[in-house]
Amino acid sequence: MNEERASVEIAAKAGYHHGDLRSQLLAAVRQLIEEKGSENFSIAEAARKAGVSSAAPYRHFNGKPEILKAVVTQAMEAKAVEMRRVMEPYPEGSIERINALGKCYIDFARQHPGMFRLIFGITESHEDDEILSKKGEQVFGIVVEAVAKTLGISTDSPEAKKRAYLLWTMVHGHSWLTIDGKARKQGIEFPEDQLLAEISQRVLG
Amino acid sequence: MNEERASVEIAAKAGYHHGDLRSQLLAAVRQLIEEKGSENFSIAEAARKAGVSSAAPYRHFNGKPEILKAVVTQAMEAKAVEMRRVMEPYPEGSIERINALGKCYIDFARQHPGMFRLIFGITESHEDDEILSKKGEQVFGIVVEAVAKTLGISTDSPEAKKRAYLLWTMVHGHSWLTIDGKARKQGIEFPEDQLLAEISQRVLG
DNA sequence: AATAGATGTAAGAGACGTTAACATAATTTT
DNA sequence: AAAATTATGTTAACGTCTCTTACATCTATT
Repeated sequence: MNEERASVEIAAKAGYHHGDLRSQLLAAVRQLIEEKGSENFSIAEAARKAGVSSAAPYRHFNGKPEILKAVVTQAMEAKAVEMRRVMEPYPEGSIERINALGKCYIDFARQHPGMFRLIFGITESHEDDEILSKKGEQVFGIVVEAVAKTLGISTDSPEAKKRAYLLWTMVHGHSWLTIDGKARKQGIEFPEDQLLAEISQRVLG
Repeated sequence: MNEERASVEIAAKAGYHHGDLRSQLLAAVRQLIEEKGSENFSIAEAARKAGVSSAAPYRHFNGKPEILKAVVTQAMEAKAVEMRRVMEPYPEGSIERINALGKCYIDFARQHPGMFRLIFGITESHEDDEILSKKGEQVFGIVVEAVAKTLGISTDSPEAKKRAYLLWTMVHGHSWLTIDGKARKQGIEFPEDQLLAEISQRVLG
């Protein structure tokens, strides 16, 4: 997640025309998504930000959807990596591991609400995209594995999948409601750690 | 200004230029949202569908966001009405009532995925809109009340809110994952009725 | 009937996505 | 090293979108 290139100048090798346009475009898009919201940003502005003409992006991508797909793919990778990282400190099969996973998922949504919205908004037009599906499976796979270990059952068992899915629905739902401000507006105010603990206890206990 | 214009459904009077443009625009938008997806439709096309120029909508709305807000408000009203309707047959305080509510929520998402996406996508730019917040509270209020009745506690108690919120997160999350096709793709295949029953049992039991 | 307000149209500004025609930098082939 | 090729930019332009302005017309009120 902390892969940000501090300055545009450094990144641009300035050797080839631009040198690093592809990744800088993705970075610009990432930034604009959070600044302007996942629906109100333009490729044209990302190009401006990268210091190129509005037609330049089309030398690297076949269109806006493909650019978004690339950004989303990056983000999902980062998310999967982060999830693996945060659960590491806790022993295999422990409930703390599950809770850390949930917290990581929700933190991602809170820290990158525009990206979160894009990830699950983009599904609308890329429902059958292989790459995105793969990334999604990876994330879910992490949860299934942790759940299976906690319950002491096989990763392949339907029960593990079911429990993992139940966890996922709650964490995913809470993530949405959080970035939508619904939780706050409905006067839900108990601490999130407690909420997560209650969720995992109810689903796995 | 009273924008309610009571009972718009009296059909186009056809006396005045168009007569019923406002509500027909909303209908056209509703249709386009499902046809083209919640992000790929235009007011211009809705105007075409209604048989007017692309400038006409701006006599009735102050811009695209306001149109979307109107459409979303309508939809949330309809959803609240529907939720009250489906739980009616079941006795107050019964778990069946809770399950019917959940099923209704998910059915709405499945039947109007574009609208569902719009409702929770629009929050991005209307987070502090009073009207939308009110509608949201209405829906949540229905759940809180049913939960409180089931648990035999006061509607105002934090516990009722908490349990209702837990239910909401799961149902909301499952709705999202369903329209995103994630459940299907992850090989989650147990029947939804069973899933809902398990959710309510775990949260309220 | 006269007037004012409501509701439509046409024309157009400004932004965007995208493509086409063209220019030059970098790489590969000869 | 020169030539050919490929990669990556630019400018100009098309069609579409949102939204505004100027104007026309319909309806209701006085």
